[in-house]
Amino acid sequence: MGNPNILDDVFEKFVNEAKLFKDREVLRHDYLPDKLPHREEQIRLLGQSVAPVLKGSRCSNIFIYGKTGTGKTAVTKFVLSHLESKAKEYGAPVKFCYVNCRMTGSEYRVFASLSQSLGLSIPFTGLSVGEVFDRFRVGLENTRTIFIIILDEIDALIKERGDSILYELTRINEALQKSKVALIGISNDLRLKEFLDPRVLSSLSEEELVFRPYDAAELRNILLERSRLGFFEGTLSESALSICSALAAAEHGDARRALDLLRVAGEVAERHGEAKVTEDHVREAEKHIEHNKVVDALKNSTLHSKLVLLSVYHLSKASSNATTGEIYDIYSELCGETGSSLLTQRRLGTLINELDALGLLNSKVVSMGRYGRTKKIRLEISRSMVKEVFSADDRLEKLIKYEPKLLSKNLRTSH
DNA sequence: CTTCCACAGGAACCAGCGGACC
DNA sequence: GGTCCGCTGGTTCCTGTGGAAG
Repeated sequence: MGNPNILDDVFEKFVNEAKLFKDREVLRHDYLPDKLPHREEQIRLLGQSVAPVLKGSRCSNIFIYGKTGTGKTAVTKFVLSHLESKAKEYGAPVKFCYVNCRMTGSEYRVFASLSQSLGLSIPFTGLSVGEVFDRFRVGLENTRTIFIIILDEIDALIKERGDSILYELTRINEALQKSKVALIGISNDLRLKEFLDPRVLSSLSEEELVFRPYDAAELRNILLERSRLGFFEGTLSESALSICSALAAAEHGDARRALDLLRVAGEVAERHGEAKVTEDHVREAEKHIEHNKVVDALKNSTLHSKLVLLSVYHLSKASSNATTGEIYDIYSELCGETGSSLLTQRRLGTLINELDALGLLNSKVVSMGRYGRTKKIRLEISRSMVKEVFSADDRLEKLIKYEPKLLSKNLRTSH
């Protein structure tokens, strides 16, 4: 089993044959390069908005919109890190705090991490939100700075918890004398405005910045720029580069996806021990990424979510679309098979929405007139992928082969 | 035009948990 | 040690609704 020679071999091979990557880190989407192609305009605008803090006055609140992978986070971090060094130079009292709302997840935790960035220690639970907010306000007042708060992926928080945090934060300046707060909100969802209280909206979007998706040519430039840093010369074929940008451009111009694709393609080529990354490696990388997405998503989901996915899988044999009711029937049967207690249909609805958000299912509400109103649900990933992933789990593999009894009976629901 | 299906999805609530405060 | 708190993951009850059928 534990023969060290095998490993020696693997490592040896890796070190000797890893002639593709100059610097793998550069190709990660969270890497911050010192040049952001095709975003000069946004950098300039954001820079202008934020510049007043160098003279000690509060800058406007700024709202940034744009889809995933359009460079919002990168531009913001880029501008602020430059601002930070300038501020040091001029001795301007400025502090930043970057909070990713999706990771942070709740009002309490947002205030907690804001407080922590001021050096306050806040227990991770146990206090009331109001108490944390008060401590934050007092702590901030004592620091005597302009505090710039960046709330990334703010839409995630607002849709779940409402806009009360924003309301508090936009009003906090009224209670402060020695310090000031400026907000930068970053949203992936352009419709976020609709969810906001008009008072919050007006104070939050004193300035607005919109990030358009990259087109294929721009993505290509970005990839080219990065690949110069990340790959050795001549190890990346033209066609590989083009197909990466084309694939990502087709998916709403997502630079993040393009970079992931390129990096994984490089890893695939490396594993095959090849000297050049080709188009085929990109194709394989695409599959690889999807597979990982599914495995990751399922790893963190409950038994019931998995059963729901399996139900859709079984139903997809009969037709590509399933309805909530059908899924609930099959799901109930699978629950009986595993001997687990079943959840309500209400709950199932939210589980379906969660799987939709993860990109494993695709659901759409449709009306069928006299025959009611329901969600049409189909698999977003290939059936073979589901089969592959579930077969790896010995507790669930028998369910993939299981033939639901209701399935044959349900032929009557044809239109 | 009305009816009526098969749900969607909001609101209120609950239990169990880990934890702070006094 | 009692009280308060937030979060998770559920339940129950409820009102709302697009559009084909009648």
